Amino acid sequence: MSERRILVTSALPYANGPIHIGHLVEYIQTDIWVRFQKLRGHRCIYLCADDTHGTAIMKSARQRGVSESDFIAAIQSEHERDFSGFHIEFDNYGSTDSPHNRKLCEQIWQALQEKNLIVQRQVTEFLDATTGESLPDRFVTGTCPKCQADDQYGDNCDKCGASYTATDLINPISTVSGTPPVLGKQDHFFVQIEAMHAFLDAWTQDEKHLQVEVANYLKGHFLHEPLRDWDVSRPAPYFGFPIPGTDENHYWYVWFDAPIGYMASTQEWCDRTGEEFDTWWRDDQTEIHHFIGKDIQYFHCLFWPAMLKASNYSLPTRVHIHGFLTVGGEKMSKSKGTFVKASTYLKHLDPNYLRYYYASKLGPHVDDLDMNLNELVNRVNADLVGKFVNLGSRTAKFVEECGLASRYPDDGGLFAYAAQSGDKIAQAYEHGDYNRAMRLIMSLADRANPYVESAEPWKLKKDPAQLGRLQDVCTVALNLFRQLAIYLSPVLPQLAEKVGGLLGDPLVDWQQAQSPLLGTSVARFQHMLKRVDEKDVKLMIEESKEREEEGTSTAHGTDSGEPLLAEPLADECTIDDFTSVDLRVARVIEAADVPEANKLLKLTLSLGGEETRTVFAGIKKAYQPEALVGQLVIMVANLKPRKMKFGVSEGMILAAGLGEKEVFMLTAHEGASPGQRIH
RNA sequence: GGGCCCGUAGCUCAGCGGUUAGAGCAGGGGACUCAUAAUCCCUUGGUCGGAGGUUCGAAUCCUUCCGGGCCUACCA
Repeated sequence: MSERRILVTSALPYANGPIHIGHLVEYIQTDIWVRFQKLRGHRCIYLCADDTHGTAIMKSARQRGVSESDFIAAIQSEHERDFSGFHIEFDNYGSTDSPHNRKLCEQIWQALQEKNLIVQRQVTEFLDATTGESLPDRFVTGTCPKCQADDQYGDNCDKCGASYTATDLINPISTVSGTPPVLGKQDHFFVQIEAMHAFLDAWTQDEKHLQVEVANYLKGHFLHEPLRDWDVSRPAPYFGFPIPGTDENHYWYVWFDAPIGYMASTQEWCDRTGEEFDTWWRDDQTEIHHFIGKDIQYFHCLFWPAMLKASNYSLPTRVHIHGFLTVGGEKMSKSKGTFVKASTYLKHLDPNYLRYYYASKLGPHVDDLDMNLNELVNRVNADLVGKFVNLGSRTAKFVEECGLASRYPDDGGLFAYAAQSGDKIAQAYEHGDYNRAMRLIMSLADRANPYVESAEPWKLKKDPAQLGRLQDVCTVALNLFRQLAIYLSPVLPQLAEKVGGLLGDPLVDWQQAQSPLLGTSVARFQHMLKRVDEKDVKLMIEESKEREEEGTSTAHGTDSGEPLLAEPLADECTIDDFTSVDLRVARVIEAADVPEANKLLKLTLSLGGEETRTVFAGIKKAYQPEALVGQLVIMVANLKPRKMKFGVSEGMILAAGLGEKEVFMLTAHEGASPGQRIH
């Protein structure tokens, strides 16, 4: 087997939220493939990075009142922690917001310009009125022009399914600031990808590069007609890299610099290891494999090859495309608790379960993967614990004293058969047909357990004359166990390590499955994998539900960002501005309904001593008058009195909320006295 | 509206032109006790979504219908 040089990537996770079990389908799938290649003795590196640019990141950072850099740094460390929690091992994990990436973007941009592929053209689009940034369709909401449903996104309507452009919305609102957006004409830069149509036709229709269904999709949707120019710029302000020569008025659209992040991550790795960048991106002998989800085929199978081709880099050898994760046949749902974050999973369950379960479901096609929690429990317990781990745990202790025999005994051809199966299993891994690989491996385990059963080592150990036979039987069983561990090690590296430890010989090479291990000592058997407890699965689902009720989950808290969006922070004020408002603690001494009014209660507030104020407060729908008497509230005491229909209001009390029944008064904790000022 | 994928035992799937359609799990019966109530043996269970067609022969190829999923709808 000649050594291959293989560069592998997974899609860059967007630095706008936590990793969840849907993401993990891809990272686990890729990690298994990479570990398999390494085990086979190939030169293989696995690269990834956080995807950090774009409007969504700006918005999220702003919502939390932190800089974009701080925001993406915090998310990235969470991502890396989650990945390592699932034994996903990158050779380098970078960020698209890196100097290397910027440099590569500039270089590729220049190459595109030199090939005359870039044009500049005006685009009419919505801009946020307060920041001037351009608004993607998903960042504008309003009333559907067709069915009048409120609160619909700018691309299509959830209610009636109509699609339109954001400018068609009635009463559009920017979700960035909560204000109506303004129409603006902006210069954008476009890549004239049609110039590469013939190349893309040929490249995408080659079965070596893409799955057939993907090639069909691209042909049917895009390549059957002239390709439209690709809009790759956004006007400032934008969190990303400025396009050279535009005085920082234009930035690259996040999808321009994201895939280049694969290269930037490679460059970082090269810097660290002393490798040559061009060996990996400009050498025909190097294979480049991208693993992505079907949602981003378009970028990876059209634009990306075009960019690489135009700038003289190697093209992807293959783009491996997978489907989405569903749970119980449905999309992941926050309210049903099936939108499980990686970190939540790890609190309750062992990562090995998910790695094996996904492996047992993944095939080489774009089909969606349906996760059934009962099935996960069954399969892990039956296959991993019952068949695989059990093989070691039922025989190892019989040979703790004497170790493995020095000559391999007759096993009726079991070892040889499993050794022979290695090629078939390897082929299944190679083609991404993990589910086939798992079936093949488990069928080997199904042959090994009956062997132990019929050899009855537990009887042999009782007869001193049979100790040699006992050692032989266990030598066979443990060698079969070891073969399984080698075959499973791309999926379950942690278990492979434990098996290596048990037998005093680390499992590092696929070929180790070809010859039995003999004459070594056997360590005391230690528990390798706990059975899945259904209760833990339920707890995980419950926790995932609770998170949702508290609001949109984020890296920094679980409260929703909606209130701030609905009412953005006011302009800065000085301490003097603040002190000009005199806030006082007041006790409600009388509270009366105003029958003619819809919203008002008439309150008499005491500021201590003889001082009282009459205040009309719009809290009728939220509070019963009698419940208020005696409470300590906060009032604006120096507010200019205002004549109202029902009398003069001499101040106002403080409350938060959406209005109507959703009104929540501020009260002072007991111990404060009426008349005290709020500082 | 267009496109793609899927529909085989209760569940997850294999088989993709050729002997009476298979596996694992679940169900039923038995055995064993070394092992994480694990394991082993036996066993129930399918007119391969429906209908046409091609063929000596179809779960397997073609057409069509039904059901499910996903992606799109002059946006990427």
